[in-house]
Parts: sequence; C-alpha cells; structure tokens
Amino acid sequence: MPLTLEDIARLSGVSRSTVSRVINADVNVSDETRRKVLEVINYYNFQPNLAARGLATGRTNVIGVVIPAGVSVIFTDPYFPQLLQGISSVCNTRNYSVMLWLAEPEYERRMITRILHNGLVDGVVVAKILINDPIIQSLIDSKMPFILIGRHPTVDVNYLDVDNFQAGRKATMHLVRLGYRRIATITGSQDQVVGYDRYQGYLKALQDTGHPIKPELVVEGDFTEEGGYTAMQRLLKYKPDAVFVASDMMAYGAMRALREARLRIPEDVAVMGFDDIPASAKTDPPLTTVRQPVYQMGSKAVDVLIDIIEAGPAAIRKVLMDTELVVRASCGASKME
Amino acid sequence: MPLTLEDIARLSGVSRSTVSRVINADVNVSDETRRKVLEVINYYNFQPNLAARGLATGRTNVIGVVIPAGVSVIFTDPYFPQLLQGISSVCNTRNYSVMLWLAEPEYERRMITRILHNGLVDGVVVAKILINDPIIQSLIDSKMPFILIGRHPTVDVNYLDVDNFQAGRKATMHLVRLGYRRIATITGSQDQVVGYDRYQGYLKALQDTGHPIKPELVVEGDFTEEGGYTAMQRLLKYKPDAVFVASDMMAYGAMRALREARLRIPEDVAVMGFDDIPASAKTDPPLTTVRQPVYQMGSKAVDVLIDIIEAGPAAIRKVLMDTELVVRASCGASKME
DNA sequence: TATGATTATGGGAGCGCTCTCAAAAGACAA
DNA sequence: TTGTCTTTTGAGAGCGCTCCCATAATCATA
Repeated sequence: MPLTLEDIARLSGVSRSTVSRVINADVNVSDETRRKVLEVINYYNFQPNLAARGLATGRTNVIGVVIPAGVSVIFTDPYFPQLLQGISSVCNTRNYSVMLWLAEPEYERRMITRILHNGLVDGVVVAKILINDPIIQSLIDSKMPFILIGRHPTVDVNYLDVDNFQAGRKATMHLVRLGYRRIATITGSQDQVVGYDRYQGYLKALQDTGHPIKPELVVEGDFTEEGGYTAMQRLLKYKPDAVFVASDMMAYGAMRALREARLRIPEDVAVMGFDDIPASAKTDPPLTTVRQPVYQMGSKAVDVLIDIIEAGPAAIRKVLMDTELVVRASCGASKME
Repeated sequence: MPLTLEDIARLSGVSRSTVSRVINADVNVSDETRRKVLEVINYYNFQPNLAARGLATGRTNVIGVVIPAGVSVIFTDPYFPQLLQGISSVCNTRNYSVMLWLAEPEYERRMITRILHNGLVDGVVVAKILINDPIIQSLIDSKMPFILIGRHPTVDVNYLDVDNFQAGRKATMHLVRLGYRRIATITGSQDQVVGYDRYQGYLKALQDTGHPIKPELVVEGDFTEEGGYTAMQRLLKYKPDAVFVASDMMAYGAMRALREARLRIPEDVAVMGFDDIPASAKTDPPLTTVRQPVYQMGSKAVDVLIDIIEAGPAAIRKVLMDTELVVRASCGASKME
C-alpha cells in the first residue's frame, strides 16, 4: 500500500498540512521542518496521490491529445510520432502527463463526452481535425481549454498551424530566384485551407516579382499521387519550366508524368514539393520541398495550451509557424549563373 | 460547473447512493427508479468525475504506455503508430484510457516513480524495452501490473512478443521449398534475443529438412544497412544461392552488395528479409520478408494487461504471436518447377 | 513587560465518488 | 393482525489530498 500524506506526517512528527506545504513548496515552513519532512519523503520515495489532488484542486495536470483515427492510419508519414514527441517533451518539462485518444469513429461521440466531462484532463490538443468536425462545437460548449493543430477557417478558436501562405510563397520564390520563367503549380484541393493558402502564396510570389500569372499554368490537384500525375499531364502542353506541387505525394505523380513524357528533372522541368515526407529524400532526383516543423508544432501547441490552462481564459491564440525549404536536386542549380 | 452525483440525486428525487447504483448498473434498484434517474442523467449528459471515483475505488481505468525515447526516434517505421492504434482500440472497447509516456532519458527515473506511485494508472505496457533497463526492476518492485512488448530473456515477467524462432524457421523453410541449396543467413546481433531466436529458427529449418549447416554461410550482422552490406560481401565468396537476412534494413545493405557484385536478385541470389518495413514493398526487386502483427501485438498486450488488472495477480503470462510471410519478388519462384 | 505584527503549525471541512450497513417498504404466509 | 423474509433505499464514513482559518510560537517595538 502506498504511503499517504498522513503517514509522512506521522513519520516526521508534523501535521498533514505541513507535509502538504512542503510538497507544494509553500514558503511558510521553517527550514528545519522542511528539511526533516523532505528527508522522510525521499527516504520512502513518497509520491502524492494525483487522483486525490485532482479531486481537491479541480486540476489534474493531464492534457488530452485527440487524434482522429481516419487521419492516424496514414502511416507513411512520421507526422504523428513526431508530433507526439513534441507534445510529450513539453509535458515532461512542465510536469504534465499526456492522455492519448485515437478517436475511432464509432466511439467518437461517446468518447468526446467522456473526455470533456469526466474531470480527467485540464485541456485538450486536437490534431488534424477534419473540417467541420462536430468535436469542435462540443469542445467550445464544454468550456474546456483546447487548441487545434491546423488552422480552422471559420470558427474563432485557439489554433496552431504552419504558415502555408508564406511557405507557398517561399517555395515559389526559390524557383523564381533560380531563374525559371514559366512556373506552374499543381495546387491542393481548393476547398481545404492548406490547399488554398499554398496557392495564394504562389500567386503572391509571382506578383511580387513581376511575373505574369498565367491561368493555364495552374491546375488543381487533390493531394494524391494519381491527382499529381494527371495534373502534370495537363500542364505539359503549356511547357512549364518549373512546377510547384502542393504536396510531395502529388509531386511523385508529377515526376512520373514527366518521366513518361521523356522530360528530364530538373533540366527540362524543375519540381518543387511540399511536406518533406521521408521518401522524398530518395526519389530520383531527390525532391526539393518544404518541411514543416512538426516536432515544434507539437511542443508549441502544448506550451500555449498549458499557458491557457494556468493563466485562465484570455484572448484567442492563433500561432503560425515557419517552414523550412529543403533544397535537393529536383530544382537544379541557378539558371542565372 | 459540472454536475455531481448529489445534483442528479436531488433532481431525480432519490439519494446519492441510488444514483451511484444506477450508474454502476447495480441490480438492487427498482425499474421505476432506474428509469427516472437515467432520464435525468441523459438529459444533463452527466458524467461521473473519474478522479473522485479513482480516489474511492483505488482504480482509475487508465493504463500507462511507456515508450523509451531512444527507440521512438526511429521514424522510418510505422511501428509505434500501429502499436498505439492496437493499444488504443482495446482500451476503447474495454473502457480504459491511455496515458502515454515517451521516456526521455533525462526524465526517465523521475518519470518512472511518478508513473508508478501516483495512483494515476492501473497498469503499464512497456514497449521495446532496452535489455536490462532499470525500469523493469522498478516495475517489479512497485507491484504494479505490467507487460513488456518484446520478450525478456532473464527476468520472469509478463511479456508478449513475436515468435521469432518460428518466424526464422518459416522464412528459411520458404527458401528450402523454393529449391535453394546453399542458404546463407545474415543474423542480427546475437546478444539480442531477436537476433538469437531468428538464427535458431534458421538452424532448425535446415536440420528438419536434412540440409547440412555450413558455418561459412552464417555471418553475424548488427541490424544496420551497413552491417548487412559488409556481411553480404563476406558471404559472396562462398557462393550462396539464397540468403535469409534477419532484418529488412540489413537486407537493403545485402542487396546493395549483390548489385555491386553484378549478381541478379533472385536469379543468382535470393534475398529474404524480416520486418516488412514499408520501403520493402518498393525495393528493386520488392523484398520478400516476414511481417509482424504489430497492431495485434498492441491490442493483445492490453487485453492481457487488463485481464491481469481486473482478475488480480495470477501466473505470469508469456504470449508469442505468429508472423506472416510476405512473398514478393526477391526470392523468385520455385526452382523445382 | 506588554502589545501587536509576523511567521509557523495544526485541525477541520470538503472535493465527488463508492461501499458498508442499517432501516424502510413490500410481499407473503400463518 | 403479526412476524418473517426479501427487495429497495438512504445515511455515513472514508478514499488522500488542499485550503481556509484558528492557534501557537517567535520577534520587534513601544
């Protein structure tokens, strides 16, 4: 049977209250008493019961992490392990624990109420929510602090995301600087925020550098390899010399289409991807792409969430994070030199 | 403020005890009363506070999952996401929650005591523990129910693992049946249980089928690509016609060595891997290998653990799971036909 | 030395639940 | 009607902690 506060109190000849003060680093304890109590605590390796503390304080120092299962089956990408590492790391340093919920559809509704109302967690991180997921409204109604990973277009909630606009701009700028003149794009689905934002970044880069925007050089994809392939086929007749593809998966498809058309990468057409999934380092040629700071997104999200939990409700926090251009061979070297 | 049992009791005109009985499906409640109370509970979407319940019962219905960080940085493999899915799935159906700990080395000791003694979890699943990790002794001392994923050679604890011996045997048998005569093996480190077991399976298959065991056809590797490469180089002069490599990673190295030696796979040398990491479907040629039922390992481990938690201490449970041969092109078709 | 301010400690209530035990309410037979 | 047995309900204590308040001890100052 584990020891209790009362046991420690008895063993060190003080009251339960004093032991509690020592554990919670209250200043109103004499050095002598503190020393005595700590000795006993360390000797017995005492750990206060967190369920009891949770009951007394109304706070558990546990955060929930919700990952929709529909998303978490995507195993080709180290996204979730990295995200969890980031989350876990901050939780460790800030003395929180992580409750993980992989939300299977059939349990989803039951589960949500269980999470929200059972007093088990102080706040929730929701990863990669599907647009218009009912969970968001439940969360808002519950008054539980929460943060989304992936920005939400319509509802005013705390979120953290990659700055897809700047990233799209940065990627396109890279192509511009290398001297490409007919820069096409295969966008993501325009009804998804990420697809839209990356496309807007592409447009901005061209505008800023005085490049004309040619509608025929813009094709909408759907984030799949197949979609990238057909999109590239359609682009071919307009003879682009470079293409910014809004996801690595689509970029693979685009590269396949180029190979079939006997075009060399990057000599005939340069290819820029987005995501930097691991396989992109090993394509032929290795893919230049944009990397998201996944680990940092996890840690930052939790940091913000814990701030909200501990400081109480404040202004909505919207955090955008920078991406990193990963230059490999698929865009070639400068055409200027 | 969330409602309490007392609130529900008042609202439905019964006592706190009766509401508790209804929630816990106690039989000693009249149908009429039960109906009345359930109505109120559903109307207000009441959820009992789990911290309070935990305090009262000494059970939390939470299991801890510990993944050493040294291992979880391995991102090339969907191992952990799949394992977590399996774990999570059973937890959902059996009404448990998952507390996730990615053990960073610097926090490890602190964390372990926190997990074990703070009354937050009823049991622990420890994934891919390093051999002789001190965590095992701590777990044993703590009397907390726990199960290892990955069998432990020396200490007598609950574990669940893949049957590496049978798997090694099965893989080798496949090569035998295809008619290969000089079947070599690149083993894993022999000081790791998995490496040893797979090698023993190889030996058994050869014995059972009356093949002589040629020591020159056995080279010890270290589970790295580089190790597989050098091991294969050493094997070449003994002219094997097939090689069972104890991990896919090493198999990639072995294939590289074969390509450099201008040997065709599988015409000159067949290659059998182990693990079925995703990239193995896309090597040239695609790698025949052994797949571990990772998802099932997660779910089975939790199933066993919860049984132990709910039934109380019993005999040590040691579970071995079957593997699946994934036949692709790297071992060719039968030489007999 | 008495007084008040300050610091250190202990006692009690209460967080929301479960669980035991006793009492109340019915059911039934004599 | 009374008594016995069974079913249903309620009251109370307690899980291990925090937090408030009262009291005791210490110290500075008049």
